[in-house]
Formats: sequence, structure tokens, C-alpha cells
Amino acid sequence: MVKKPKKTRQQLRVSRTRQKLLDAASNLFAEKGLDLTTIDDITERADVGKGTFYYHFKNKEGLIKVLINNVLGELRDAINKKAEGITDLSELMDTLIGVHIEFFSTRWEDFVLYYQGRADLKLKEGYAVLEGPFLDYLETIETLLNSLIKHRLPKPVSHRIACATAGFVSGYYSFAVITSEDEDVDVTFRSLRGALVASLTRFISEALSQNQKK
Amino acid sequence: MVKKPKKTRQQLRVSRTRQKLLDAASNLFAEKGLDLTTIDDITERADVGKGTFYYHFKNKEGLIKVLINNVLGELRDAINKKAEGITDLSELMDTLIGVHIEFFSTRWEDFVLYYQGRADLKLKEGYAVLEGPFLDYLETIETLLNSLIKHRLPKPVSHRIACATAGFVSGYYSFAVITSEDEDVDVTFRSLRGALVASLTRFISEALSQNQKK
DNA sequence: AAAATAGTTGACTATTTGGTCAAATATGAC
DNA sequence: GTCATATTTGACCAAATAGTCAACTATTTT
Repeated sequence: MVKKPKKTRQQLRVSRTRQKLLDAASNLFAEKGLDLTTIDDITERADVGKGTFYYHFKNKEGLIKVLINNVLGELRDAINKKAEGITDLSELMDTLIGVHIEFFSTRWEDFVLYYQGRADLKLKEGYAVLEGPFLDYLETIETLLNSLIKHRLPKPVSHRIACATAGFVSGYYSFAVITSEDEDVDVTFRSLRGALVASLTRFISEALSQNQKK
Repeated sequence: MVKKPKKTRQQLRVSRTRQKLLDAASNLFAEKGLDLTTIDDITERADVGKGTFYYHFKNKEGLIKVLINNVLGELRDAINKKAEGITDLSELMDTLIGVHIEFFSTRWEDFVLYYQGRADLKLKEGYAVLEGPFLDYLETIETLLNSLIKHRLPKPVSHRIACATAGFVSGYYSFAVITSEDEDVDVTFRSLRGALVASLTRFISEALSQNQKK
């Protein structure tokens, strides 16, 4: 899907170097967190000169922005792909939850990025550039919901559902990983999935009927 | 409850200095995050010499440990207090959710500590000392559940519920704060609360009946 | 193959940081 | 009051850090 037809040898070298930096950073972020990872850490692990980092990215925040955009972009694509053609609300909710479970359970590094990136959003000295991607991501979910129940769900409500979907899954994960083995986490979540879908669907239905009364 | 009867003038001075450091740190953590806050930041805001910090705490991790223990301790106390005497499962779930909502919505600094502290738990270079308090906190919830439905709920299931309760609320919050005004967040959650409690209760009931079949 | 361009390098600088410590100050015991 | 003890201080040090840059290498163009 994203196969860029790089041609020249130089372009290949550049994208390989760039990717080495992104991979190394992603790796280190999952080990030490975003803030404690230094540029030297990244260039050393990528086996690349320090100046090379600054040739490719403005600074650490620039690199993080790229990584977050990649992760959230893939997540959005996965959501849109799996949700295509669904007309039943309950089925949509189940799909939304399912995509998140699948995504998080197989990609620990990306989960750390997702979790820590969001943590910084409300800090006074956080990475401001990350706010956009996260809002876009939430909007993807809202758009799906609205396409199913047009003109009847108030905007704040669909926003609430989007926050809940994204938040519940990542919140559960963040606790479950403390005690469970890696592979257990998504298994245990699967059993909760039905209950979660039911509660969200019920909530939407209630909001809908309340809205119609008015 | 925690009124320590400090007597001498010196003891008073010490505990005041210590508290100034804790307050300053808590404040800064909510602004810049745990990792980016330096010792110099803390001592400067506390208006205290640098050496004083090291007289009271071993290092930043030591101070964080104290803060996390305070926060989780208060949360545990609030849970135990509010849940006392409850015999109905659905009511207990509602109370658990309620305590968390109340706690987070009124104490932003503590929420940051709670959220970021947990983020570090699974990092290879995280603050290892924080794991204990978080496990104790989860166990408080599990104990409450088990006191209500003795000998019938398998351990993994009650653990799952504890993770879900804590994770769902904090996860929702972490997303909701991105876009909503501070005061809106707990209002919006209140409307989701009923649905969430119902689904968790149903989940437990199903787990119980499945367990009895065996 | 010579020149032009694009990409890479790591030594270097200025700053920041965690942690130490001898001196200074406040407090309590007598 | 005088002395012993507990607390506070900030100058100081060694290590770590973000970012720069002139030299160097690989690639493309002519």
C-alpha cells in the first residue's frame, strides 16, 4: 500500500538511513520512554553519525511527530478498512474495539508511543505537535459513528464515544500489562470485549432516544 | 486521620521543608512530566537549597515513590471508605467507578502522577519502585470484589475486573481531557457510568455462572 | 573522469544536570 | 549562655546533552 517506488541508489540509501533512525528511536522509546531517550542513544543504536540525525530531523520532537503520525495513520487505516460496509451499530463498536485490541497486542513499541505521546498532550511543556494527529484519529472514529446514525447523534456524544473506545482499551491494557504475561493480555481482554461493546452500544442507544424526545 | 503530632519546632521546620519539596515536585510533574523535571527545578520552585533535597530524599525516584504512595494510599482509603458495607455487586461497581471519577476530576496533579507513573512500569529503565504500590492498589479492588462473592470468582477474573475498573476510567480521562474543558470531563463520564457499571456487572455474573457449571 | 551535488561524519562548544561537601545556621540539651 | 546536634546552603565537580560545522564520502550529472 505504501510502497514508494524509490529509484536511484541515493534515494534508497537515504530512506534506509532514515528508517534506521526511526527504528532505533522506536525501540529505545519502548525501553526508556520518550523523554529519557537522547539523540546520542538514537544515533548510537542506529549506528549512524550524530550529524546524520540532524540532517533528517529538526530535533527529537520532529522525529516523534513522524513516528506518531505513522502509528496513528496505520491505526486509522486499519479502522477504516475493517469497518467498511458495516451497518449495524453493535457490530461497529465490536469492530472498533477489536481493531484496537489487535493493534496494541501485537505492537508493544507502538503502544508505548501511543500511551506516552498522549500523556504529554496536556502538559504545559509537552510536545505540542502531537495534538493534531490525536484529534484526527478521534475524528476518524466519530466520522464512522456518524455515518451510521446520521443527524441523530449530538456531536458531544459521538466525541464521548470516540474517547471511550480509544481510552477504555488503552487504559485496560496499561494496567493489564503490569501483571499479566504479554500474550495473556489480549486473551483476557477478549472476554471483556462483549461486555464493553454492550455498554457502549447501550449508551449510544440511550443517547439517541433521549435526543429524539426533545 | 494522618495528623502526625509533631512537637518540637525543629520537627515542624523539617516537615514543612519536606512538604515544600513534595508540593513543588508535584506541581512541576503536572507541567513538564516526571522525566523532564530536574532536581534544580524542584529546589528552585520550593525555594530551598539544592543540598536540602538530598538531605530529605535519596534522589528523584525516592521522591516520586513517596508521592505515588501518598496518591495511591489516599485512593485506596477513599475506595475502602466508600465501599464499606456494600453488599450488592452492582452497587459496588458503581461505587468503584464513582470514587475514581471523583478522585481524578478534582486532582489533576495526582492524575498525571498516576498516569505517568504507570507508564513507566513496563519500561526496561523505568522507576521499579513504583510497581509495588500499583499492585497493592489493584489488590485493594480485588479484595473488595472477593469479599462480596467469596470462593466463586476465579483469581484471574477478579484481577481482570480490577484492571478494567482502574484502566477504563483513567483511559477515558486521558482522552477526554484533550478536547474537553476541565469541568466537562467528569460530567460526560457520569453519563457513561451507568452503561459501564451494567456491563461490568453483567460480565462478572456471567463469569460466576460459567464457573459454577464446572 | 571531472565537477557538482547530496548525504554522512564525529570532534567540538556551550549548557545543563545529578550529586557532593565543607561551611553556615537553626534548634535542643544542659 | 555554651555546647552538641540537626538541618540548610550553594559553590563546585564530573558527566551528559543538544546542536553546530568543516571535512569527508558517495552518488549523480556533465
